[in-house]
Amino acid sequence: MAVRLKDIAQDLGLSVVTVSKVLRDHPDIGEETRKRVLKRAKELNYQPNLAARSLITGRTWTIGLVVPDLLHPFFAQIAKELSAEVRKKGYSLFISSSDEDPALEQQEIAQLVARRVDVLVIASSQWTVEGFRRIEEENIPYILLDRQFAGFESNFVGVDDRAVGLLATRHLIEQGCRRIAHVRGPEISTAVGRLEGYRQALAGAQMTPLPGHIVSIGTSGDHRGERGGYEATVKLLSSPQRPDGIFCFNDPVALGAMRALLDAGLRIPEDVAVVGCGNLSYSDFLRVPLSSVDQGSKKIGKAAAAMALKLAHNKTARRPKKELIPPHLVVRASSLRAS
Amino acid sequence: MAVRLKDIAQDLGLSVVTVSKVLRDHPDIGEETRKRVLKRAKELNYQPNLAARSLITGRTWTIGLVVPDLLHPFFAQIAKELSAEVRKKGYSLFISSSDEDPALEQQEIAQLVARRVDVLVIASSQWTVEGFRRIEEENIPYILLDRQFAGFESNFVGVDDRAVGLLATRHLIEQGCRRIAHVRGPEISTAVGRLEGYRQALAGAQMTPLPGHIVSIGTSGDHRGERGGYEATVKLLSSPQRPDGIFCFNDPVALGAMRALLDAGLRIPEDVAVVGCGNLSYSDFLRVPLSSVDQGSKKIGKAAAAMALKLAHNKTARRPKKELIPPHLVVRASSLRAS
DNA sequence: TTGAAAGCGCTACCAA
DNA sequence: TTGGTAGCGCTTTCAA
Repeated sequence: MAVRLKDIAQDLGLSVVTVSKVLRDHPDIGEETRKRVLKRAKELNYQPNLAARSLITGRTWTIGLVVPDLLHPFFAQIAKELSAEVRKKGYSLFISSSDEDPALEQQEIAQLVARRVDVLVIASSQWTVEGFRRIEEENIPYILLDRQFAGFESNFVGVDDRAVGLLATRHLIEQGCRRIAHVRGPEISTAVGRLEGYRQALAGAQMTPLPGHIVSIGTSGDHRGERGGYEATVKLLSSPQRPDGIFCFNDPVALGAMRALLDAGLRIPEDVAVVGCGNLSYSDFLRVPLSSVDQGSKKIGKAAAAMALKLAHNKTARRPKKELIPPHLVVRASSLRAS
Repeated sequence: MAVRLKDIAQDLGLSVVTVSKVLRDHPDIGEETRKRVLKRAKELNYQPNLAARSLITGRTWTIGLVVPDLLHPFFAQIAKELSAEVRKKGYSLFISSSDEDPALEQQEIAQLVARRVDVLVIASSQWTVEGFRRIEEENIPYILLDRQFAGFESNFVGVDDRAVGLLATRHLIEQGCRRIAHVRGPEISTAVGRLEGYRQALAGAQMTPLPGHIVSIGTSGDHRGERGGYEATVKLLSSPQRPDGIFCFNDPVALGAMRALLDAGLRIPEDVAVVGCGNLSYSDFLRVPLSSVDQGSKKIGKAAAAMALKLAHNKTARRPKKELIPPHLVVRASSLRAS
């Protein structure tokens, strides 16, 4: 059914090799021949069989992306950007969503490894780095996205999480908050980094977190996000010294926090100011528009694409490279106190 | 580097064919041999070279998905669901985002066709059906998603858009609205269907749209979504008979509409009730929680996956099949009037 | 139950 | 400048 090199070669009385060379812009081909081949190829709408090509070259011109949740705008944005960037260079992108399940993630990675993708980009939900060693064994270059692992050397692209915590907390301090709490995320690098930034900002202003002012959202799926933020904030409100500012691990958590505050009859930002992270769309349309630290997901996507393309071409392994994207703060009503 | 059938065969003193048969669960293989092969394959962590397999079988075990915008939660949800469902059957999903650009979409489709994906799933931004004929020429089965084309026979999975318009408009009528306007979308099947449903609901209540009560959002990228909704609503408000209910093409448009209403000093829903479509996340946290028609994107994803898998297996072309998912209304404050 | 031979469509290598 | 030969890793067919 499909047109092959052989068909073109026979039509033109040439060898398969010659046709192949023309179509790959090989230099030593006569001008006349080249034109005839190109013409016929276009007429027949020739498409090379990529499977056959891969079999020889060992390259598939595909890149694999694994994210915890494609529905999350942060990852969707990255996926979109990555797909667009690599497409320009002739790569196609496999995307899969692991649902924050480490076991499922492993399966997906295994499948992509079996497909011999040229590069793997992973926003991982793992607790250990065992799985990555497997990828290394297969000699497939990979990039960790967003989340990294302490003491583990690897290519990495993500936001500077410490800077996220710093930006958010300094802003709350500047707005006059004096009892700033933090609703932190689970034990992954992003949450740890943001917590560090929070502490550092407080220290810089000769402050320390008050007792009970660092609470964690639950770890079960249900308790993540909005509900986790709600429950954590209820806890915060029962602490002896009520916070007057809260930096939340991310925006869904911040939404939950705001709901808890409003339910408790408190005003935002007059009684308690709130800052989230992620800068999700429609933040402007919320009951109280939410201040948030933007992670620059577009930039992360572009940076990951550039790194992936580089890795795809340099087959020789080199030193892992880390790229930290600087975040920026978007101030809205939830933290803007009249000064 | 990678383990091949040959390696296992040599290790065990068997032929490549025998090993191949074991690993594909071929029946006529001795129990003893089978066990030895499976054991060794596991030890070596054997992964078949899918390119080689495709070369012979003509199947790639890949499916291609093209959407206008991966960032849109509706499409992200579908992509996520589709990826998860087909993965279970051993397929991987190529995803690309066309940015609502018909030319770009054509390029992406061409790339996926060149990769010989087994099935193509497309939420198209085209104005014509020319591009699809090309896919048919290549004998690749495809499914249109969300948007279809009048008078063009093809596989289709999407929401019942007429039902969307009916549900939303009937609800507004039940809430006591008597001057119901519609902010419609561009000239694609979804917008046309919703408009029809709107008209039908009004007709069913012996009502007709008042003059100037059907306005369209702009077509340029900038005017889509929120901004388009804002400007369209400003126009609506200047019409001689001010509407007391608005059914908006989708949720971003509805957000714009609500902003315009609030800016004009009107109350929602007391003065004007609003219903959108899409039921985007966080609708509950908006300044005025937005009533919206849910398109059942999860169901659409599952249905598309089921259809794609069926097409991948039935290589014989059959009659195109259309699958309409019934929508449902989620009522929130923006349309709930005290009765 | 096992395996030898052929070949999928293409590219790498080397000879003409 | 052109092309013959070999072979990528696998499956299909058919004979032993």
